[in-house]
Amino acid sequence: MRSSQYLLSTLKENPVEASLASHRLMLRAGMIRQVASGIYTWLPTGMKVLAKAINIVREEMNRAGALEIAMPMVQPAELWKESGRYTKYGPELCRFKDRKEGEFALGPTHEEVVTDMARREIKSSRQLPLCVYQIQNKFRDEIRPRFGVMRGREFLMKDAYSFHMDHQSLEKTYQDMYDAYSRVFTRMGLEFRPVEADTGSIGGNHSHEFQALADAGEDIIAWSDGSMYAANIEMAEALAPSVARETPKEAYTKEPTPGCHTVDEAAAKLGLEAKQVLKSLVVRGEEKEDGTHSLVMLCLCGNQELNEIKAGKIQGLSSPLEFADEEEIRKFTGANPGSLGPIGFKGRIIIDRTADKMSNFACGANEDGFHLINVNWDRDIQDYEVADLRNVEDGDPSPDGKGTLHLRRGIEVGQVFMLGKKYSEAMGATVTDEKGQSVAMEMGCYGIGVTRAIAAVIEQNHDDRGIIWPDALAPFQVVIIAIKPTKSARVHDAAENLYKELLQAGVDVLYDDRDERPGVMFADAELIGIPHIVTIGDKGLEQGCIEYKLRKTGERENLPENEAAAVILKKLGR
RNA sequence: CGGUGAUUAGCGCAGACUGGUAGCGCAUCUCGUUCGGGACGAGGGGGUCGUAGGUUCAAAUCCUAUAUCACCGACCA
Repeated sequence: MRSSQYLLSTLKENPVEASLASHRLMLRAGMIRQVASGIYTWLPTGMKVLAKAINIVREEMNRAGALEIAMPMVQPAELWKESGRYTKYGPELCRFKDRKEGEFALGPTHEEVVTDMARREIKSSRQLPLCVYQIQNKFRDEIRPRFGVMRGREFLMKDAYSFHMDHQSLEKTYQDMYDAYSRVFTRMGLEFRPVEADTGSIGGNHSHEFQALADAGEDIIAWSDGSMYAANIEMAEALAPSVARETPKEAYTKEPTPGCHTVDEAAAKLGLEAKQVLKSLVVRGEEKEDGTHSLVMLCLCGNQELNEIKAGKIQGLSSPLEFADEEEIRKFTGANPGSLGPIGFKGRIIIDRTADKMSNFACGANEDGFHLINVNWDRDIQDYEVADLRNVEDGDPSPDGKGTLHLRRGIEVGQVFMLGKKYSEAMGATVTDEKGQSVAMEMGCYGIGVTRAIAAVIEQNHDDRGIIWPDALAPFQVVIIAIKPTKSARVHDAAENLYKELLQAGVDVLYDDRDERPGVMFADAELIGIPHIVTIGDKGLEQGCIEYKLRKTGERENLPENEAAAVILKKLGR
């Protein structure tokens, strides 16, 4: 491709709304342009990268034995009502009516449509297992799209679905997909970790996320330095500390703590550390017939954080977990949030494993402006349950007993689920087994956020000059920069010759033939992130040389003019 | 959905308080000089000032409504 016939669309200045490096660079490099909130056009440079990413995904899915299909983006509401998700999915599902008042939705995911397909097409257990996939735009009406394509509303996703006679077969395909995902992200040049994950609103019972490591990530993952253990912090189990409680001191007493609403304020007033103060949170339990909720108190060590995912899974608690509002709390306890505690709380009390080891601690008195000190479990509070309620922290022991946990931020670029029979049962996707019985199929589903993965690659591979693409995703493998070819026939001829040679060899090469000053061309080449930069100018040609520079390291090399094409091909691994 | 802020040329911004012929930098076009890391000079083109009402002799500017966007939070495969 010649630059003069291409749409480079690079920006010299930083777009003001883009705070994240990948977002900023995708705009500056002329990859994407925003059309509406969370909705983007992909310009030629972006599209070339996207096409290469799609190709990697497609090759690895095909290699893993999945079959490519295409399902509609517009889906009848009927199917969503069948699975029960039409009401459950919430406003993220974009609903609309056609001219005949028929109800439809834009597909945010395709479990319903694929299960409908399966129940029509799969008639015999001999057709199983079956794994199908598609690469298609999804639409989710996110509350707050941000960071460019990292969290867009319309985005490209590879979604795969598998169908099985039994759980054992599902496990095999799950592992095949897991392995395929590892190959995909490795080929994309991502530094990533597969981690144990929550299943969220997709449902199911076993799941891994593939997290690209990046400080800009929205997720936090916990990993062990002594084993392969890694999990999303939503899932990572916090073990009970192995210390014993201290013996209780004198009976508890009430202390005034006026104006103290947070653990830190109360601790400071009482002359204690935050970890000696109990954090008491009131959440909603089950909904009662009159629409109100029973209230449950969750107690944590004052310096630790509640994990809402874990709490939401406890029997009898609202799921997803809802906090009680201030009015409910006042009505039930007689005090405002900030002065709550387990003593005198007339409801279910669940305490965290670490809080269970506290002794002679302080907690709210259920009376505004007062805390209690020297409180002890069992002696002062008898009726409580112990559960894992908190987020793990850096330095916690690994749940598998090997090593210590550390925290890192990650970008979720893929997730694999074992769905079980959730959709097949709801929608009657059954096959006949060898005993002649009709049984619902086991299902798995597997997603890759293709556009998000590209943003993650940039997040991991850039410097202050621009993007540094791995060869596999680069919009062009090589760029030829000719220094003033209009002034030097020798430069012009050398550049044209090399361009033609590389084209003939099938290399994806950009020949910057614009009549620009060299600095402009160097800056664009580095901003766009082309891995191999070739400069042809009189200065080099006088020595019979063509100059080569590797974008990633900045390492330079002079190539003899007549061997240049061959050396470059070798660098590309040909 | 709450909080904050923004909307003036393709991009980044000034002008608004104090109403009176719409400006700057970058980009773009033309000409010239330059020419190995985002050149310089001269000249040109491009904007119903988000939209709709209102006040006024006169509105980018004041008032009202509304839309869109961004950031923070809550939310979320």
